[in-house]
Amino acid sequence: MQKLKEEIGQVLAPLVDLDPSEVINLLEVPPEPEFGDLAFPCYVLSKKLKKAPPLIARELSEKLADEEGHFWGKAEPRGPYINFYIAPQSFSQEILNQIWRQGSEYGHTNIGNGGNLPIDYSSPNIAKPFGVGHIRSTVIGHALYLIYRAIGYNSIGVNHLGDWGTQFGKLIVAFERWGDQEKLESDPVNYLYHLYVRFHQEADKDPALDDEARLWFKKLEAGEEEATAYWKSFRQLSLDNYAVIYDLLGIKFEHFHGESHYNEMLDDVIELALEKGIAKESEGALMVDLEPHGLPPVMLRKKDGATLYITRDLAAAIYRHERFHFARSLYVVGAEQTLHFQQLFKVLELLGFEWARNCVHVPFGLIRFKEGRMSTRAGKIILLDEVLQRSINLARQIIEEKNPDLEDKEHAARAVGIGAVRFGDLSNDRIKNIEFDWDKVLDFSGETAAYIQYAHARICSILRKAEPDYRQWDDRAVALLTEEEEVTLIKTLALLPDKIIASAENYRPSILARYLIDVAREFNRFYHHCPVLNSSNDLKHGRLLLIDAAGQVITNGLGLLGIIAPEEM
RNA sequence: GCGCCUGUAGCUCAGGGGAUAGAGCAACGGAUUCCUAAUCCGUGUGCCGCAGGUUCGAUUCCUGCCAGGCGCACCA
Repeated sequence: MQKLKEEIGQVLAPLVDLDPSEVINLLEVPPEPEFGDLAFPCYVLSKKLKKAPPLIARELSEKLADEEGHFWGKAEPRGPYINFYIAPQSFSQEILNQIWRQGSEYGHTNIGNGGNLPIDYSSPNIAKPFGVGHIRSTVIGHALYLIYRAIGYNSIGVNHLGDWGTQFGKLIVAFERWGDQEKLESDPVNYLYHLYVRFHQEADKDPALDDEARLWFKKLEAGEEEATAYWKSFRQLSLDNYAVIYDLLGIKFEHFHGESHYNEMLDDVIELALEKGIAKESEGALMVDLEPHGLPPVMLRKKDGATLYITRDLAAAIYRHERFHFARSLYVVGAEQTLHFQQLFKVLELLGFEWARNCVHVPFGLIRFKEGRMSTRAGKIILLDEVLQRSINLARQIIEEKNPDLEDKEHAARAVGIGAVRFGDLSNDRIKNIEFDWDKVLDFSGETAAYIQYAHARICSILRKAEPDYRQWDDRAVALLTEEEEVTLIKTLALLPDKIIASAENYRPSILARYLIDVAREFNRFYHHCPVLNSSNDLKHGRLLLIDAAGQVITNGLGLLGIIAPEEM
């Protein structure tokens, strides 16, 4: 498609007195297929030429009639537009051959040029169970990690574990008062969660507990022995639990540095802030006034001397820059922390770090219940583990029903079950809140991952039944693909590189997810209109090459969303 | 009170300065001697929250308002 644009730009530019790049920017995709594949709107020329746009379109089309293009067949005026139509055969040969040659690399580019790109994602708070609320950061972040790799960045997965802070004081208080070592060891995370919830219940009645918790955290920061022992134990038990979930999701992080990792750097950060004259004492605490920048003030150090979240985030940001010299640094964190990141980036800027502008907060909406928000403290959450297990179970059940002879049912059930949960989270614009609904989570029809996976399984099924000698490139066979469903499918396949780039630039995996629905839809239309194995030899060969390419696009695309496309399901 | 985000079909959501605003779900009707019917084909639905403004043209951009969500000094 890009080549077609360039071709049109070259030919049209001299006729309208614009740069080819300007022409390319003006080109748009028409709303209906019958209006061609690309259109040039003539409104912009009407002022300059003092003529009505439809007249300009007619005149230009006449001039273009003499021009020959490799990829465009004809140019016709329609109202105020010049509509360009692709030359299907050379276009199909170009696109399918490109997919054929590039295989699993199709769609990838090198825009990033190897630049480092740390992505802070998942980052659960220790002592809290992994609820569905955490899945958004995990799934969106991991998709961006993969997508940025595909456009040539060196993504670095950073799990900024919430393993420090006052919540540890709370947990210690709760464990000291009501804890049971045996229960802790038998089901650590749920038990810590139980203690955490109980703490907040009791603290509502007895605020002194909060003071006690702050005191314990202060001890922890001071390196006091008993507090440190508790912390180590709670932390490790939680990590072991997360490992199971990350394993199930197929996620690995390059860096597992929690907030605690930055403890030694906090003094330097505070010193730097004082040195730059941006921090000052206020009621015993250390503050940065952001009033001149239209933001509320931030606190770097509490009056009891303990540090806060933002202090550790400052240290972490500086650490990441020193270590990676990143091209960009991403934070995939909920939208409720937008203000925090505005403050964080502003303080970095005030500290004199020019790279602060390369730090990007990628926010996303909440997962809510119909009745209101989820709350760890109140114990109103749904565990990710349960969601995944139920989804996998349902997938297994459906496979049992529809494909009882399948060999590796477990592999397919996991791919479909986990894929459904992932896709549900990726397919909508990340900024919007999601209402949690079991019926929606456990629905594998319509615009879902299963729909795309199913198309892929059908492709694999046909390819398995085909003679293996289709596996050679044949320009002549591809030139026979002239049915409407074939051409539309090929045009759709051609869009993958653009979609990956758009997903990355907008930090929106949903663009890629939606596109893959289109690919599957166009394949299904083709499938119902054009027999593959029962076609005559050359046409069969061409169609096999076409569906092979479609399968490749689905595999590559779903892969970038962290979703597996099984060969059978 | 101030700030940020969201408002599109009955429901869930795409789209986004330009040609008649699209999908899925739900409802109804149809397709399987043929490559997996988790599929496909058909039928109906819209003051694109409201009011102004910019523009040749606004559902899209700007301002105000309304509704919902989320934040705003010792949590993360």
